[in-house]
Amino acid sequence: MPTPRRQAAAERTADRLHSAAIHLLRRLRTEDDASGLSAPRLSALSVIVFGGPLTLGDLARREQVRPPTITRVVRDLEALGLVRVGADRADARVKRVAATPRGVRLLDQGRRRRVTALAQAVASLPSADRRALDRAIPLLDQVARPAPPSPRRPATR
Amino acid sequence: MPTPRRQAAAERTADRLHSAAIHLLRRLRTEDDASGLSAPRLSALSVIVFGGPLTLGDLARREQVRPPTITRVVRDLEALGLVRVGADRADARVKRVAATPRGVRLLDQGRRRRVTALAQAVASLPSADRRALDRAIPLLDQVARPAPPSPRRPATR
DNA sequence: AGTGGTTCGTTAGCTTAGCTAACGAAACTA
DNA sequence: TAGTTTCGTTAGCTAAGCTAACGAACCACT
Repeated sequence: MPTPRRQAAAERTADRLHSAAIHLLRRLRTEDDASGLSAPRLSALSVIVFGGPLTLGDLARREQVRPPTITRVVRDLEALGLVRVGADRADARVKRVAATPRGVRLLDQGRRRRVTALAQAVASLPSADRRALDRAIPLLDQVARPAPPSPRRPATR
Repeated sequence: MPTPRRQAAAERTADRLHSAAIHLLRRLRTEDDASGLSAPRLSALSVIVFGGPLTLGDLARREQVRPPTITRVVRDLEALGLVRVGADRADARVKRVAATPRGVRLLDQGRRRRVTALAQAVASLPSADRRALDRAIPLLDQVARPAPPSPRRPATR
């Protein structure tokens, strides 16, 4: 495929992918209400559960959010008994945050609810389509990964 | 594939799909800053541009948001010269909102920016992978579509 | 032609979640 | 040990969501 046409095709793919991702998440978001947690709290809890004990700063970076925001989210999650905050034994400036069993349980239930709605739709596809979907997922992740240091243009922002 | 295993496989697919969609949009969102519009405004503008002249209530439903929220978003977009609000000639209660040429232009530039970032990533994939991605997109859309006449209660919120 | 309910959008006022600026305590470095 | 950097917090602002309450217009039905 010659390069210009390839570029044009990639843009069409990207456009449709963008739209599909929006619709997918919009659909899933409706399931979140049942968790009783707001989206930012749920998202932070998820990072804490899977990321192990984390520094607040690390969490802020993972959530793409500023430190004061994380301070508050963690405070609230702690008040709900979903995470536990402790001191780091090596560095007295930092705090470590980890999920409590209750936090793990709640997250898992919520995730299962979201995913179940989606899983029903997936299960109803013909098996060839399910395979096609499975194959595409690693590609989605790859495409979503922040661009590696491209030699051409400096990263915006 | 026996049904229980098929169900389990569908849940794994759904889980990974969910995570991939989140990462994809998180990545794209960073491009939005350049538009100068916040995400909710951009999203509403997009619906207005593609949805033609719309009632405020319709817009609220499309955006999955309550009427007062839409009132404010539209007021702000109008103040920015991106949309125009007019009376309905048949029903004096309703208002119709449509995009101005400037609104259309701004949206299109923003969309192009988002998609271009993604398109570069897509273009860098081997061609077999690009084909796999292309094949999966209609499936994504299908899976994202709200479930048909299942006994689903109307979305809260 | 009213009258009573329904629908559309707005106003008022609250909450949540993001931000910047400023700061104190701890750690590092020269 | 003195200056600088890093980590997290506090204070205070803004954006964007919500509910409750309401007025104006429409509709249905005598």
